[in-house]
Amino acid sequence: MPKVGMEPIRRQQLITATMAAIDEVGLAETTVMRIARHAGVSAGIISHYFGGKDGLLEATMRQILTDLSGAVAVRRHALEDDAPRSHIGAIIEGNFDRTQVTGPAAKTWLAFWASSMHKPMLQRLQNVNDRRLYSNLCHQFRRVMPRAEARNAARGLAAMIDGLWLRGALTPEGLDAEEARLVAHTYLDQLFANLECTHADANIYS
Amino acid sequence: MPKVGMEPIRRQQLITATMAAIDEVGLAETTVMRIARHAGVSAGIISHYFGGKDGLLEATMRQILTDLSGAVAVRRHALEDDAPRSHIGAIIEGNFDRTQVTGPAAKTWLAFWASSMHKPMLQRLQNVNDRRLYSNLCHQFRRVMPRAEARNAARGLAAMIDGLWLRGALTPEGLDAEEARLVAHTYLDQLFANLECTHADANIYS
DNA sequence: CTTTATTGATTGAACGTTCAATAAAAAAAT
DNA sequence: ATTTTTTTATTGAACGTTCAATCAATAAAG
Repeated sequence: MPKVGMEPIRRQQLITATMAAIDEVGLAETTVMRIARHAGVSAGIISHYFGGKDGLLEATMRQILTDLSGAVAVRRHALEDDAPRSHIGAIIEGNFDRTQVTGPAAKTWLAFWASSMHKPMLQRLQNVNDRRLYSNLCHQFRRVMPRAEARNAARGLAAMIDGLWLRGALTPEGLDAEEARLVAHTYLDQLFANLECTHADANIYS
Repeated sequence: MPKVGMEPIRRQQLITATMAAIDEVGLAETTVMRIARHAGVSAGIISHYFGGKDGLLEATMRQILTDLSGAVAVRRHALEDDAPRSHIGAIIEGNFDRTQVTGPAAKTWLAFWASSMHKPMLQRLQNVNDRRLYSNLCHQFRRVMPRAEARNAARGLAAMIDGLWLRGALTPEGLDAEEARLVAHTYLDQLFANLECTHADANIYS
């Protein structure tokens, strides 16, 4: 069956198969044979295209993070207005799309996150993404509040987004994206409502 | 060197050694030999006291969750007043104590969380704990706001707490507990401030 | 006939578990 | 008090399994 130009096809097949395997049995029990079986190829092909199991895992994580960044970027570029609130809303929406919030991608994401604690290469990838999310949020918040408050708001929202994912990945039914979006947007609403409030009225707490 | 009454001592030694090993090299590369070396005993002893590696891992997770519940319970019983805000504050404080927010426990917690996606026993443990955190939060929130809002607030705060842990476990410097507490308390402040605000003033958003 | 694509059996290393052997401590017997 | 027996604690080598990586063989395509 060998035809020319199989490389991009096989690479994508194997990455998809990797996510399917991790979704099925977890990263710990994901073997090259299981991945190969999912993709309908032999085990040896993995070393041929990715240099080994680690290379395939790295490529898989890279794709998940790329998809995520893409989902956010698309929504931000599609905005009609330039209001901070709109940008932050788009970031929330993008983070709860992630190509497929439900299914293999979610569990794979968490598995890699845990794994990246002890694998420098994965940690690097994770860090770049985290920093971008945080600094994007922080930049928008700073347009409507002082630096210190903006930092807290950004940290809080970033943590909430990740936390919703974390909890969603664990529940057997998967993440309820609708509800997660509602919770995050409510938090955002409160931040902005509070802004109005403290202007009109004296601040009670703080 | 055999003395009587070693069982509780060895069990604790091995659980501590397990956390140390996971902190060092991650769950994937934590072998019984490495754990045994940490505890200064032979590998065979693990099967003797825990029936096998899985038994030791389960016992380790159980201890982490027990410590967490304890930290929250202690703070709630030490409260002077019964205000909802005080209870929720105590829950936040307890969740950022966790015996040692920094060090082995944090990484072990995340490793188990990821692992519990595909191990029914660990998943059960995790679920019991999650539900308790959520229902405690929800119960307190319901004392000051309608059901629907209380549910959202509880979900949001629970997600934020977990998200802060998740992000803290990943940064090389470990979780900055001081800052995490600040972010969570700020969220709480905003929820309550907003409550006052909507009473005194017309609600702008919603 | 050369290049590209793929297979699958083989290899070697790593791991968890088992178990016979061992030795200290405690209890019983002398 | 001394010896013997039993119990408890622990070891570490051996075993069987599993897995990732390798590579010679094979076959279609150019």
